[in-house]
Amino acid sequence: MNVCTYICIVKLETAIQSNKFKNEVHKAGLNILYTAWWLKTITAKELKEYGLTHEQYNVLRILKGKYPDQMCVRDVASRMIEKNSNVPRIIDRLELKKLVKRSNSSIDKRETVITLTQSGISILESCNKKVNELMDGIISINNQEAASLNALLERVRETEK
Amino acid sequence: MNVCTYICIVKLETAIQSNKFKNEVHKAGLNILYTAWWLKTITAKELKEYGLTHEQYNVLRILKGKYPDQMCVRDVASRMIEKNSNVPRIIDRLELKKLVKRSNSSIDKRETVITLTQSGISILESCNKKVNELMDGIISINNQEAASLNALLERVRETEK
DNA sequence: ATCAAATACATGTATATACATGTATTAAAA
DNA sequence: TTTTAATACATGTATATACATGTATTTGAT
Repeated sequence: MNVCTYICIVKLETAIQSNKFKNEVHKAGLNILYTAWWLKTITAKELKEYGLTHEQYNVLRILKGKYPDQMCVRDVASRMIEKNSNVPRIIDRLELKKLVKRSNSSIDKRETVITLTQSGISILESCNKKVNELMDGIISINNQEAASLNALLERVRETEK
Repeated sequence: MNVCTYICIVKLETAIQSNKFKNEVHKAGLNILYTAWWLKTITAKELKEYGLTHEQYNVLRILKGKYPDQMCVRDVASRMIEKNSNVPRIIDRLELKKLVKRSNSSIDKRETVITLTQSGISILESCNKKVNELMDGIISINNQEAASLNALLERVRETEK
C-alpha cells in the first residue's frame, strides 16, 4: 500500500515570512519569483549528480532540439530561458567536460558552431530521465490546471503600449 | 485620448523558440522560469536608475518591514525570496553605499544587527514608487485572475511525501 | 572597390548564487 | 567545569547574470 505520510504545503506567506501584500497582483509577482527559485533549486539538486548546472542543462537541451544539426552560439542564446545568459562561457564549461564541440562555420567565419558529443547526448538523456521523474513525483497539478496556469502566466506578460 | 498603439504578447513558444513540450505541466515549469526572468528584468531596469540590484532591493524591503527595529542577518536571510542568497555580501554592498548600518548585537555577540539609514529609507521609497508604477502600468491582469494564479502556484509547490 | 555599420563571438568586470570552510560565541553534554 | 556541538556570520571558490568592450568578419552604402 502506498500511504501518504504527510503533505508539505509551503505557502508564500510562510516562505518569505510576510503577509503584507499590496494586492493579489503584487503577491503574484513575488509568488512567481519564489516558485521559479523553488523549481530551479529542486532540479539543480538532480543535475548536480551529473555535474551540470541548470544553465548548462538548458544549453544541452537546446542543442538536442536540432541534433544532429549543429547550432551557432546566437541560435542557442535566442532559445535560452534567461535571455542574458552568457552562452559562450557556458559552452566553455561544456567543452571542457567534452559534452559539446566547437568548430568554425564554413558559411560565416564569424560564427562558431556547436555540436553535441556522444557523451553530451548520454548525459542529457540521464538528466532528462531524472528531471522528468522528479516533476512527475513532485508536481501534483494536472494538465488542466497547468493549462490555466500557462494562460495566466501569458496574461501576466501581455503588455499594452 | 489614450490610444493603445500596440499590444505586445510574447508567447512562451516565441520566447524560447520551441513548441515541443511533453505536456502542459512541463510547459508550465518553463513558463514559470521564463516569467520570473521577465519580471526580474523589467524591475531591474527601474532599480538600475538608483544603483540597486534586485537582491539589494529585496533586503531593503525586508528591513523596512521591521523598521525602526533592527534585524540580524539570519532573520533577513530567512525572508529572502531566493533562499541561497549570500546576505552578508549583499549587506556589504548596501553598507558601502551607506544605505544600511551594521552593529554588534548586545544580546548575542555572534549576531550582526542591521539598520536602515535615512538614505536607505528614502531610496527604498523612490524605488517602491517606480516599481509599483511599473507593475500597474505593465501587468494587466486583475485581482481575481491574480488570485487564481496565486492558488495555482501554491498547488505547484504542494508536494506529497 | 572602399569605407562605415552591423554582426558574431570572446573577454573583462561587478554582482549574484550555491556551497564549503573558517572563526567567534553560545548552548548543551559529560 | 570542561569539552563538544551548534549557531551566526564572514569569507573563499566556481559558476552564472548583466553589461560593456574588443576583434574579426560580413553587409551595405557610396
